[in-house]
Amino acid sequence: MATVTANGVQQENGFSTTNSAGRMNGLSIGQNTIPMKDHDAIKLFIGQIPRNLEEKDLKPLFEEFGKIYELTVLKDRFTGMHKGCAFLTYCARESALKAQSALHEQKTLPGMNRPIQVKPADSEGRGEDRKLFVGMLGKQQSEEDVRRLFETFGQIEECTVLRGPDGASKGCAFVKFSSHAEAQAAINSLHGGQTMPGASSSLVVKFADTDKERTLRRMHQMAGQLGIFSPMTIQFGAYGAYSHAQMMQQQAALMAATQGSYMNPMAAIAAAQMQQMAAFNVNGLVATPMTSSSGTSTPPGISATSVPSLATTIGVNGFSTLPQSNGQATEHVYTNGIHPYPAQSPTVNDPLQQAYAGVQHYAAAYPAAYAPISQAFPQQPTIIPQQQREGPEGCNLFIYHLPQEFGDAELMQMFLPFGNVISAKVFVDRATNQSKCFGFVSFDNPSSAQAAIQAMNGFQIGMKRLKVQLKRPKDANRPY
DNA sequence: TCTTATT
Repeated sequence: MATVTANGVQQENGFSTTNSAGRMNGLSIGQNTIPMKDHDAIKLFIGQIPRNLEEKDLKPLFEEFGKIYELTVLKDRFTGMHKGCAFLTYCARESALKAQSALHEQKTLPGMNRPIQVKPADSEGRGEDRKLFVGMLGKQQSEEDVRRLFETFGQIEECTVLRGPDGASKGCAFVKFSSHAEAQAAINSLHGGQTMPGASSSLVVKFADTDKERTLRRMHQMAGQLGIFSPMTIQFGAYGAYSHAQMMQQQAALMAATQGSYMNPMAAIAAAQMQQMAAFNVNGLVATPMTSSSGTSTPPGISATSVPSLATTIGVNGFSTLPQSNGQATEHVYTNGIHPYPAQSPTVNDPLQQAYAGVQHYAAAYPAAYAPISQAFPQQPTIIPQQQREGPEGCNLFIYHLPQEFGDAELMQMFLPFGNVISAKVFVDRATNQSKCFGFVSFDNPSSAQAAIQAMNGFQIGMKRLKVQLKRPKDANRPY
């Protein structure tokens, strides 16, 4: 086997399996040696491993640097799927250091686009509190440019410019310092201080998202893709309506809930992540039954136990944070110490579950593959507005940026939680029968309309944010 | 403008 070099540093040949104190690793009893590891051994995280490589395949590569105490390929707890990474502990601390310097980012395993990662696992020490996110970089700034910008503040352990598949910079980077204080110093000096060529505003330097924040963001994204109206979406999508303090309070509640052991909507979404391809048809529509009353049906590939009534959970628990029909919407929600995810079973008669009928209808546009499911429940109660009616002045809303797939029923369902919807109409192109992605909703009282604006204006669905405002009176002369 | 994963 060839000598591996890293960063131009020649590795010594013939690695010893003794630790830094010269002690042999392993307790010899007769013929057998029970593996022992240094008390200060380092658990390494190995990334960018091809998913077809198992422990036995990886062992030779890493044994090069010393005796392996433990090597575990990470698998998904439910599906057993190879996660493309592993944990590795050498008996000797020194072996870990050697392996890291020889392999980290130094070679690319077959089939991978990025070089192998070999570094101390997150569990080995403080992780994110010294890692910075740098935004608003110029698109042409390289790792080296970023490094130069930050090197005066301390020891940089990692510096990565984020790039798209084509290698083009995304205009942001991660910079990891060896200490929190160094990172903080960089923030203090650099954040907002200068505008890079080609950037649209001044440099952003802040601590990178924690795992939790990242998870939240992804779930939020997913909820958006699913067209699900989760409290996350409300929280982040309609934040114009809320104060910062309220946001933080809400976020804390969500964090706590997310850590709970019972299945909550966010966990359900996470669980659904692995199944999402199975749950989507080509149009990106959800193919999962949306109410527990239809819970006897499970689409192919969806396990009712591993993804326990995803939408139902969200429908009941998620929407319960929404205001009912009253004009004190936000105050009501936030002063009562909401319980976003009560560990309760959904009840069939819950009106909030009904509120999802429209979304269900939206989701029920199954492809041929799921036709049997939709046919199994042809009588799903769907509220269909009898005729277009306008409410009194101040009760009529104009809604723009609706999903293309939304029809009258979905529009109505979306606004039912805020009061009595007397009419909901999506405008349709007469020639193509396609939605024009805007519509009108009328309530029977102005405070419902206001509550709906408060909660739903800016509500994110997929890539779009709803625009919800009072409809102009008829006599106004500007057409839309 | 938050990566490719962290039991």
